[in-house]
Amino acid sequence: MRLSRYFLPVLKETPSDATIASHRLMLRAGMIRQQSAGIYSWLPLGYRVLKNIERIVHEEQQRAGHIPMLMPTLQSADLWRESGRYDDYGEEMLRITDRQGRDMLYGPTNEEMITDVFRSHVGSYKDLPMTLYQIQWKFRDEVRPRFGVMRGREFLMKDGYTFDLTVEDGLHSYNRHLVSYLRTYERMGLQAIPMRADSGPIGGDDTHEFLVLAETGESEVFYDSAVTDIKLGQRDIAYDDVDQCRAVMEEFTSRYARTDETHDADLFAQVPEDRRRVARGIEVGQIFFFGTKYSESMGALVVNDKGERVPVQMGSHGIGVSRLLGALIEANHDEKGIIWPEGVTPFPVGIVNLKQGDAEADAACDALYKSFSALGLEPLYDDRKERAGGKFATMDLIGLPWRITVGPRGLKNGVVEVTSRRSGESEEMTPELAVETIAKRYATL
RNA sequence: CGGGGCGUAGCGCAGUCUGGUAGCGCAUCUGGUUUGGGACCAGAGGGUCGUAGGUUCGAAUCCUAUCGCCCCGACCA
Repeated sequence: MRLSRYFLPVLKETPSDATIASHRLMLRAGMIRQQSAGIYSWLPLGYRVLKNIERIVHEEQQRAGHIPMLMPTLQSADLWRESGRYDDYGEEMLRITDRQGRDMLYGPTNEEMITDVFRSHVGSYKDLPMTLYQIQWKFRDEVRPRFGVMRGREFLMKDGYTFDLTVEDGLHSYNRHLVSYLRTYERMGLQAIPMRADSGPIGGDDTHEFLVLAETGESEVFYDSAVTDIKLGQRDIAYDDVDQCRAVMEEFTSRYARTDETHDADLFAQVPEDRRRVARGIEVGQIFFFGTKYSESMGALVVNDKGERVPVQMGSHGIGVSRLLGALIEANHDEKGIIWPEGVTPFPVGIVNLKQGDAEADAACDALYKSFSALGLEPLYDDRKERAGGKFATMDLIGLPWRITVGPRGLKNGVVEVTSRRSGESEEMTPELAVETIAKRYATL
């Protein structure tokens, strides 16, 4: 993409509404525009990152054997009356009446609807286990939206639902989700720690929240610092392997790690003192196993191998897709701007032409652009007639992991400059080696 | 939902107390000089001052109502 033809409305000044880094930087980098309290337009740069995160979530869900689908944002109130949540959910649910006077709502979550889909089409244990998921916009009418996309009212969320015949199978689905979530966050360059949590209005006994440690996090968290040393890494996961999934779950959840909702001071005191940590975290996902809570009230029954009709065992699982942008920036920025992890960056590399209009510089930039494009890596090429300082400041602000600086001075010696946004270190090399070096970084993602 | 605050050009703000027909910086556009970390000079465009009533010869400014937004807290993914 040539910057001269792109839509990237960066701001030099900080909008006064934004108080935390991610919100401020998303506005300044021209990623979002607020349209209403807690409701945002996703401008092209923000949209690219959102789509990257969405893609990673899709890939990891399907790797774990989960089936994508899509349900509407608007739901009939009748479904929610069946489960009893229409009255329970409270003012956070946005209620709408259509022209026929029917009660509708903008879905804050989809347990009722998925249960309806399931009960209408699935009747036998032979169809189980089954996991359906979607990535769809949700709405929760927060009393006080804040922190940009981290606590908006409209938000994009992956919500998945598991259906199993037995509790044991349901628990395997739970563990499988936990593992797939670990992998999803790691691919984005984020460490999200599973913590024992409170189930809230979803219900159920087994639930973990995934938290990204950040000073601006909304939740107070208590943990054994040893949990931050555990990584999933490149290990092979067989998602149908009950023992392996359970082992990984235990590995990641056996150390003390809880939010303030479930914090137990006595248990925490047993953690060696030098490893006890009290910090803040941003919740980026949560998994639940709630058994028959919805299947009983809504009649989602399957016939088992003895011919008996039994309520199906269910769980639900969420990843806050739009919120992840905020969490990623909170965890990856400096005073100059965002520092995208390579897994989610809107563009893999930025090309800065220091002398637009200079035949050699232009040609060198065009050649780099073509080389990257041929490798499937689309650069953001700053071909504006701007001064060097302005171009650098823009690149630093939008946080592309790699920058190639092309100017007459270097070209005289046959080199360009490759700069890492994260370390700030620069290295001169030939354009060919620059392409090779950067391409190598993305080859393993 | 309690407490506080703010709505004036795309962004950041002054002007409101003390009424006289709107201004500054950045951004944008034109011309010129510049050009390896947010240049300089000259010029230009852009605002029914959130909205609706009222007071007044005259309202961004005073009064009333209303809408929107932000911050702290409670709440929440």
